Amino acid sequence: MDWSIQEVARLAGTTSRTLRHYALLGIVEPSRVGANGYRYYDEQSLVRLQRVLLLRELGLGLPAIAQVLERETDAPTALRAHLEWLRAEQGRLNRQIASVRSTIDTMEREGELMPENMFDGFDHTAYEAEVTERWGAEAYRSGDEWWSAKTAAEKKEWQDAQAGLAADWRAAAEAGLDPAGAEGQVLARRQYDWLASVPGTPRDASGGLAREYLLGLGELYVADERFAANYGGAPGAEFVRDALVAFAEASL
Amino acid sequence: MDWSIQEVARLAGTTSRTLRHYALLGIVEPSRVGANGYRYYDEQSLVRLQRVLLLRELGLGLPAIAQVLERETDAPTALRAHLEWLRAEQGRLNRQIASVRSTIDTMEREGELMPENMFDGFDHTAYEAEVTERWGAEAYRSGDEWWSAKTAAEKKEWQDAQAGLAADWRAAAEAGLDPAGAEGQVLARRQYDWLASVPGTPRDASGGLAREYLLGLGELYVADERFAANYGGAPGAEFVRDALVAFAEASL
DNA sequence: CTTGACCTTGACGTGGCGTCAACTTCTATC
DNA sequence: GATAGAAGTTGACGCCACGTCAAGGTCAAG
Repeated sequence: MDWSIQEVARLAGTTSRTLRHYALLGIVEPSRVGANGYRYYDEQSLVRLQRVLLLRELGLGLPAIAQVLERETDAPTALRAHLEWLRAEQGRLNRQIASVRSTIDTMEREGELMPENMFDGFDHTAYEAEVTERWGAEAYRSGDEWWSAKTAAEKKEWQDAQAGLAADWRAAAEAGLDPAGAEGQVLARRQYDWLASVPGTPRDASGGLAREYLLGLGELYVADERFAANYGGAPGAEFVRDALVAFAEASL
Repeated sequence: MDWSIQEVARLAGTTSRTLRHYALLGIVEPSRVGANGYRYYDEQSLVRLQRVLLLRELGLGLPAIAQVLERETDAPTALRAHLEWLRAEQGRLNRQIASVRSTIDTMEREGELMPENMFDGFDHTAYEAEVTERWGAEAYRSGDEWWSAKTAAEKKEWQDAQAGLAADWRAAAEAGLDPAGAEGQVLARRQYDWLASVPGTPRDASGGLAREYLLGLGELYVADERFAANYGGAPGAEFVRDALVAFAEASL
């Protein structure tokens, strides 16, 4: 006693296309194939199909389902692994919803929300590649959250502080001072403290700013003309880098 | 002043592949293309890219983003629509997680959880195609929830009641009684009450079981040999159907 | 014999890129 | 100026679970 593909599809609440797909993947094969190529299913294959559809409704992927059916894995184990992934998705979704809502709010308060100006002192997006590459996604994300959480006014205040520091760097560089000298080291410490005030920046074991991170930023200022512009161009950026290098050697 | 594709990718925290993809879709085009085919981006296109990446992080699709950039839609509107979809996804995920958990529990209590036997008196999965087609997804879902929420013991009890009714139907049919007679009508009312005890079954305006639903089930019993088997095969099923028709005409 | 329902295989589309592949171009070094 | 290596290009497949034509063969009923 068997049924045609269409009958099985209607009984199981699915489509004939799906049944052919499962047959192609070897997940549920027809019990019999007529000389004309027609597929016929018996009760056993129907039960198998029911199991597949059950697991599918729970969101399991077909390869995982195939494994379960082949007894390489038992269902609860597979489902528990699946549950992990579902929870991760849930977290991601919740965060994304929060982001979208706050973005809508911000846009309505401040107009079309230009993305933060790329070179506004500390742009996390621009940093992302470098930061995540060297320090992991976690560091970038917490830094970005910190920055995103600021109000526009707070951001401006922070940027102004940054602009003041940059102006001092420029002045020192243009005065032809020694990066390793007293003035340069004072500025380097201010830069260090300034960077250290940002939560999420990479730290060393004792909680201080990671040495590599500080040096990396120095190189970045030199390598990227847009950052260099903050410090009066290439010569200024080199001055900053050299001062940071000296500072790192002397104090870290 | 412009940058190569690789530089832009690193600055924006994305990849050159993505930039080419966006150029292909016309979402972010390079400001200049060299005679050698190389792409170069200026600050303006960078800003545009920033906006795109911002919206992408929020989960917007590229077509939607393109619309926003072309000013056919403003960002908050697009984001609100997107938020709807995100919430729907969230609901789906939450339900799925609940299902997975309860399935794991059930499996651990009762072994590998054969999917409910397809013909165990009232299989919702087998019904799904018909039920949703005629009565909408809502009816199916609430009926299924009701069934799924039962414990194994409750299910068995319910099935036993069903089996008793079916046995009575068989006896009546085999005795050659008149479907429209007193016996048949008593059984029809029992069947009616039994079906009406299931929350989510289709109702008419006065809250009674929908006439069409009852008649549809009668036809189903006849049309499907597996259901018919419950009532003693085709003759029994026809008896049930006829009794239900008479009952509907007399009492509904 | 026709009609129409049902079956077959084959192949493209979905979303947003990742990832080769095969080839050209630029840049730096010897 | 030869050469290596980094960076650029286009083209095309892969992912995931099917939906959706397309083109044509099969079967039961009238």
